[in-house]
Amino acid sequence: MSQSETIRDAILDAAEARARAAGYNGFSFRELAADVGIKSASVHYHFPTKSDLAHELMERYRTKALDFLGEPASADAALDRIVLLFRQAALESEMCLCGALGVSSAALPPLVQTSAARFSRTLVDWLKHAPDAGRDLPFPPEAIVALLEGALLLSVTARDPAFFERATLPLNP
Amino acid sequence: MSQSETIRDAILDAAEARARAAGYNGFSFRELAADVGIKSASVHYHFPTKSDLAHELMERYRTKALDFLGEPASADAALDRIVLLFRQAALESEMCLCGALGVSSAALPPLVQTSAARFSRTLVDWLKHAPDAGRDLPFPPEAIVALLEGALLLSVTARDPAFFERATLPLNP
DNA sequence: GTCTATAATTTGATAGAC
DNA sequence: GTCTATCAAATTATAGAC
Repeated sequence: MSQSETIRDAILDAAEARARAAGYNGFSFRELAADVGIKSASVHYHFPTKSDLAHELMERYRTKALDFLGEPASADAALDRIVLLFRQAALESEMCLCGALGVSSAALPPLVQTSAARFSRTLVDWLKHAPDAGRDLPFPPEAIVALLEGALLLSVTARDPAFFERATLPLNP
Repeated sequence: MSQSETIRDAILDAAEARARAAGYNGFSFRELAADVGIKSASVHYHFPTKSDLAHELMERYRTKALDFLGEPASADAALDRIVLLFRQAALESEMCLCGALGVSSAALPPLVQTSAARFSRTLVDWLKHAPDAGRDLPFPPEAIVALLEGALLLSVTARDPAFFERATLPLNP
């Protein structure tokens, strides 16, 4: 936790790391509290319920992704950028939060279900609205996002970042 | 549970359904026991620990997949077959067990980590050894499996089976 | 805002009777 | 093989003092 960070942000940072590694049922208020250096009752002060926390976590993750992606000048640039977004995760063997939560969508609180689904839709829409996307993208936006998410999932499953590169070769023409 | 099924198989059936919906931390011995109609102590008789159960579950899932895939006569036939394997899951909004467990690989018992990784490697190898795979497959085997797994993951996340079809269009030339 | 204390429930796992 | 009974630990969440 950096000096100028609020406690809320520090809690979300800890939650993001743990949720990406272990999913919705894989982190607890006590663990987050210990990570941040407070007690679990204080975490509940900032986020009354676990679904509140996960929902806000997912929305923050979506905003951060859009900030990173920016406004691409071309379809090629957009493709490069979104590949980089997933490659960075693969290099650290960290799953995408959307996949980490969405994989158990059926077992999630409704609010979290919705925000996980919104993340993937946001990525597809962002690709779809890149300049000349319809003409210059090598595949439909849905296929590109699915390939990236699947390549990351399997590289995490195999604990082998190199798998990501082999699986995404078709995106480098 | 069908008449000729052993209790072991019935337990594994219940575990498969719950693990695919909610992941490794998303099912309990008590829930499986209730599904099958016995007590949790009896489940422990058949599977001493949870990692024993999940490991055997993952291995059975892999064997069933290989049985379904069979021995394809051509690369085209292999591609059709593996697409069908994932499409069936997508139509029921059921995640692949490998993805459901592997997504939290870092939090899994070592034995389960290994068997989840083995499943995805098995699919890639199966595609790789299809007749004339190197010449006739439209993409590298890693890319095909990643695209299928990612398309399924996002269709489950979005609770929209149609997403799977849009994302896998590049596999239907 | 953070704490102590605790409630109510669930979890994986074991002992021992039958 | 299945059961009852139980344990020790962990879970989400709340009440109320400071």
